[in-house]
Amino acid sequence: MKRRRTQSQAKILNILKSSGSALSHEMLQSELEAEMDRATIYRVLNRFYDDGLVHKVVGDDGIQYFAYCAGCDKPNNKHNHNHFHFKCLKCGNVECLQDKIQIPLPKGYVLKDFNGLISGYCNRCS
Amino acid sequence: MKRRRTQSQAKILNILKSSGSALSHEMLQSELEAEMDRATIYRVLNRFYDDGLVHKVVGDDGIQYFAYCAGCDKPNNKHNHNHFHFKCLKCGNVECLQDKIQIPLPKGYVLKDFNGLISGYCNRCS
DNA sequence: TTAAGTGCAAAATCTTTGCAAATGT
DNA sequence: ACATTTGCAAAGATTTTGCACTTAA
Repeated sequence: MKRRRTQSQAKILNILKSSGSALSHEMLQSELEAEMDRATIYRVLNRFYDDGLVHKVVGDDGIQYFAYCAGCDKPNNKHNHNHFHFKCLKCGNVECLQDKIQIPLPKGYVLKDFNGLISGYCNRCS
Repeated sequence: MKRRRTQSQAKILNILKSSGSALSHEMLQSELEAEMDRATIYRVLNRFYDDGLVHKVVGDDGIQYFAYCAGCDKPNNKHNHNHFHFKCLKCGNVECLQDKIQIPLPKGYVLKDFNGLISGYCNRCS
């Protein structure tokens, strides 16, 4: 399945890149001011995720946040997820924490994916 | 608001305790074989969570998993969450990993909650 | 041209809520 | 007795899907 360069994808990727934080569908939609369909946004985001272009973090609220993270290593052209994300309970901002972490895994266990979200108050809100 | 000892709560707590892993609403419901209402299960689980009796972990799928974790420290009678959970992509089991972890947080940030889920294959399925 | 992407509407999934009836203390 | 809990049904919220139309290559 060959990917095409569409306006929708370009717009969403630009927003993610310039934002620097992890955005939910809702946040993206308000940035886009309803110039794009709900379903398209979801489809583009999932495409980005499948292609390893962005992270997906799922919050305690069950909501998906997507982030283009410039600081990430990308072995095999995939984002890796060996770091935490932080969600501010006041301003709602979701960001990548840069510290790489060591994921502990018992013998015989195989890691496929990692979702680590810390909730609290960021330095601007605490 | 004083809590009462009801059958529903006792049943659910028993299942959680004897299971040893983190259960979703769906898993609980099938254990209960429809002898309890959907809403009641959710309400009991949230009550347990509010009271610090159980963990809540939210999966990459956005689904809530609840666990009674005997090995947990419980300062202030609250479960603490300084460990990861592991979800097997094959058998679906969700368990607490016992390794305590250090949560890295930049200066000025305040931790409130932590949700860490590793996905992969467990030792029985890998 | 033609497969990939989009818009629209509808469905699917998980979770919460309002209210009357039942239950624990 | 009376506040808490339950069952039922309905609503909410987020995400996915089917299908016809559009668009990039």
